[in-house]
Amino acid sequence: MEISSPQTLRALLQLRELILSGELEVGERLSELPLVDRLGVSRTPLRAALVRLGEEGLLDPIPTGGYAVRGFDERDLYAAIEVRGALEGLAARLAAERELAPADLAALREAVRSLDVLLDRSPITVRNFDEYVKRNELFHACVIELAGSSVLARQIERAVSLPFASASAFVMVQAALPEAQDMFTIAQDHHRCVLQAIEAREGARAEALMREHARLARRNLELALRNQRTRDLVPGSGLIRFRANAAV
Amino acid sequence: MEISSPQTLRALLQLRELILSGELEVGERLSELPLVDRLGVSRTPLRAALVRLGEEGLLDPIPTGGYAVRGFDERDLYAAIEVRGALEGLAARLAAERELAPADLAALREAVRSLDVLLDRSPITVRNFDEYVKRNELFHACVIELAGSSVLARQIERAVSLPFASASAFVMVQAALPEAQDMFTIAQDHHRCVLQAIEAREGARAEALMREHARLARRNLELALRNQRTRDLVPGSGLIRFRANAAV
DNA sequence: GCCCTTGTTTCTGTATACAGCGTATGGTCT
DNA sequence: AGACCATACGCTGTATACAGAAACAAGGGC
Repeated sequence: MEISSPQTLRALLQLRELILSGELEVGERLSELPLVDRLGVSRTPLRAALVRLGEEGLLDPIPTGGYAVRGFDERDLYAAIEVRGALEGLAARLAAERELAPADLAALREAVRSLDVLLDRSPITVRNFDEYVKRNELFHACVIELAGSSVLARQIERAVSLPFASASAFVMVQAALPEAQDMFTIAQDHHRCVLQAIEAREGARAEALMREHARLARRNLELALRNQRTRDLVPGSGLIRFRANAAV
Repeated sequence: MEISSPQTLRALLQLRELILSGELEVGERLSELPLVDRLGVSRTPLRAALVRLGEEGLLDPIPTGGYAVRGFDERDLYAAIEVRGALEGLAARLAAERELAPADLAALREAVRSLDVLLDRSPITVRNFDEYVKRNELFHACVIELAGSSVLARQIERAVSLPFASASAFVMVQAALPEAQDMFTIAQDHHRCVLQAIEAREGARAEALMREHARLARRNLELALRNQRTRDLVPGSGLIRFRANAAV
């Protein structure tokens, strides 16, 4: 999602931050003039950012004009995870079924190995989880790259633009909960097996594995919902209306 | 993709038309001022439309600023079809697995029946295929509706925004080629079986069927590519760079 | 003859002014 | 006291003016 203009970019990043941090109430109409003061950009780039966030799905257009902060519920989270699973599964299958030069796989192998190294060294904690996130996202990026389709890549990019849909959305929860430590082991086994399936050109297996891999996010989410502390670790938790909501 | 403002909407529709009809060369930079004259709107709504078409994937941002008409190749077409299949398959599965009141299925049943009626009456030709398209799209909309997820719905909406990715993209080809007449029968069997699977809450079956259903588009595409006449029937064919391209 | 450089032109990105419309508020009538 | 209407405010959508940068063309140097 290449963006050139500096002001539009500023507005976009700041707005997204404002929304995700929950500083803007869900359902609240985003009036342009107050935001102009707040973000220090003029209306034109601000509006460009609003249009983009609308397309991204973080904002809802209001019938009479303008945008409001979009709210999500639990079912939306599950659906977003399933969507990512379906699309990344497709990517894995296409990667497996495609004609690949042996060298093409090098990056993916390296990504898996780099995760191996990290996991062997020490358990993942809330302090070093960002390094895990980085390498994990590299793995996912490699699979998408191997699928070799810009159309699919863009679609996935869009799917993970929702904060809680990204591949690493719940890694924070995972790191914080002792009972979730096994998830790292399981996830890494998925990574290895996906690589193996792509190498062996087993499309159906690669796809099924990648889908199940996305399912881990769902399991993490379910764990996270059990108590308020971990709930707040979910990205964009301010936008989510949980079913049985403890007092905020 | 609700749009309110009349000028922005005008610009969006006219621009899309201009691009799909091939009046703008692939790779051509879209300069704003000439378009302002051509479309009769000012720069502001025009730019809003450009941003939207960029998000939609019809335009490519140019690093130094502005947009260019995006080109596609055969592999992009196949990928777009697969993406739709994956997402609609997911929708069918969610619909099947979800708690549904019996009345919820009424619309889907009616959609299938309405297609039955149309197909029984007479063969689909280039003259009456638009009625088929309408009812076919209603079927697809019903499945998506039954999945009950706005997140998924938006994602599908985006996937089919590419002209050649929609559920009915190749129906025109189908109607024009005698050897493709069977496809209508097969597609309708898919429709019936998907309905049946959702009724029986057989998620995996619903998903597999819906995917295979999308695969019909691929088969139609392959048929269409065999000769120039049917190639030109493919929506947005002006944007597509075919592999062995006969002289245009 | 070719390449580099410089000046001009045209473009995008940005800011802002204006108009029409929805909305809220306060006053008045019943 | 409640409801309805009128007025005024604020908002979005639109148009346009301006500035900086990139592309292009022409001229001079090597």
